[in-house]
Amino acid sequence: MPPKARVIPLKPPRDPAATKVRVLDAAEALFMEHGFEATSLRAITAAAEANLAAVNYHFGSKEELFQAVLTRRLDPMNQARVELLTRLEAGAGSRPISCERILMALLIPPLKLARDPERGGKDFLRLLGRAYADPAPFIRRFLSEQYAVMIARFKAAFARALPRLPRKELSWRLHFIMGALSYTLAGTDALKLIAELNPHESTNDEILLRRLAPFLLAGLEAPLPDLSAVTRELDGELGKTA
Amino acid sequence: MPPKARVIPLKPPRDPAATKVRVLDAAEALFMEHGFEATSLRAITAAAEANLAAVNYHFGSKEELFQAVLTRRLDPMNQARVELLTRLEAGAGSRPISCERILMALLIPPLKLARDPERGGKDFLRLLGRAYADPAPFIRRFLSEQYAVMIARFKAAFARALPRLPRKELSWRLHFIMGALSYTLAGTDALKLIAELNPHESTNDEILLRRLAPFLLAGLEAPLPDLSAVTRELDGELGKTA
DNA sequence: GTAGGCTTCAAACAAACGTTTGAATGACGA
DNA sequence: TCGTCATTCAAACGTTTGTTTGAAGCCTAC
Repeated sequence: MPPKARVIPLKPPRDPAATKVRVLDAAEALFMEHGFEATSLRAITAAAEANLAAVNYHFGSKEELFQAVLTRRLDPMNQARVELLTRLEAGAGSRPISCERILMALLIPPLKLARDPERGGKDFLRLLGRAYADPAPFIRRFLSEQYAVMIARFKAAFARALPRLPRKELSWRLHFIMGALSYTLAGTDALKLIAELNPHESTNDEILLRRLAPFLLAGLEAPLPDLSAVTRELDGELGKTA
Repeated sequence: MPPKARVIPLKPPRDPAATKVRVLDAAEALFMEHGFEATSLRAITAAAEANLAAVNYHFGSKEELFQAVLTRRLDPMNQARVELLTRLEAGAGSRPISCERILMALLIPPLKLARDPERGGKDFLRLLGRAYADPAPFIRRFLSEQYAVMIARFKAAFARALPRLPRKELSWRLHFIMGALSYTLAGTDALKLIAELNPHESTNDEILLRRLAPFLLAGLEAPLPDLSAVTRELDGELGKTA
């Protein structure tokens, strides 16, 4: 009898950084399900079948692990957005490209990410949408760094497509667009505020974005607000209410 | 120097439930700043100058405290929305009221809440926007109960104003509207994704909503998506990207 | 006054947290 | 074969968490 008291080892097949990926996957799933604060390193390492110390060894801290989880999918997604836009612009020559196409370049990469059957998928977008609203400074810093160049790029493109729209108005509308997008991706089946979104469709992000795109496009091209008129209406209602 | 070692007692002027309100106020501020999980009961009671046990005594648990914080402002706000809508409908007689007015009934109460100089104000809306994206089951249950009747009421009103819009499409668009609204109210100065929103305006939620309303209105009244056309466009881009 | 109710308080509870440590493990090159 | 390096591991670190406890305080009503 060979003295193999411990049965197991069985050749872990020479897989460098395997633990790191397993931890990353487990963390993504759990952060998505419970949020950052409510997810413990013990739960993550248990799900990843790794040692508790693995997180601090491979990533340094829980915060850095969270950033790694986000970066792994966010970075390629934003890069894809910019590349898509660049390709559209190149194809259009010197003519400005339509709002609709620019919007597509913004929406398609997250859509593709959502459809990715590989681990993550649309669940990751929920995590992302939640991160948008998180007050933790390290998350905010991280996200604004991640998005800065992409947003600037798209703002410039929209500005060319909508030359009559003041820059400040455009900034606001881009803000609203990112809001509706992230909220929609984050919420979906979570809050059943609007009941009759049937489950088949709500899982189908393709249809979702096909409904979102016209909505956002119309908002983007909306006429400038008649501030004085709105003011009157607003004050009227506010007065009546007060 | 008078021997005022402990300055305080000074007749706490017979104020029943004063502690409860102080705790509520402190909790609101701290939840807003750090989120639910990241805020400890010790921090709350310290800020409220109350005993640690006060929370469990007056509210039962941390979760129930959080719900109490939300209810205190959410309940009147949604009630105001419904009342405003009811008044508009009453004033219009049998004629349908315009989308714009319905939208105003939806947007004005949170605006008023944001302008309220009294404690809370717009900071509370940040807290609310964050709660929307929170995965904790007790928050989700609470919010959907809070919003159910109001949303149903507004959906019916919009359906009358937009008779040609399919109900399902309307549901989606209402979802997008709530998303853009909550995200905008939650984010504002938080994420500096869109940089050039000048500080004067970003503190002025009135102007914010005057920009948001036309955007949402246009989206709401957008033409129905030509699904087949969008499909082709989408698939084209997706193919090129893949 | 004195009983009885809410309310406050200091103290302690067990549990869970993120992080650190120092030794074991295993593979690879000298 | 040995030494070296990166990785894994069990165990413990010191905090901090939400909640509970039982006594003390205080006002009202009898």
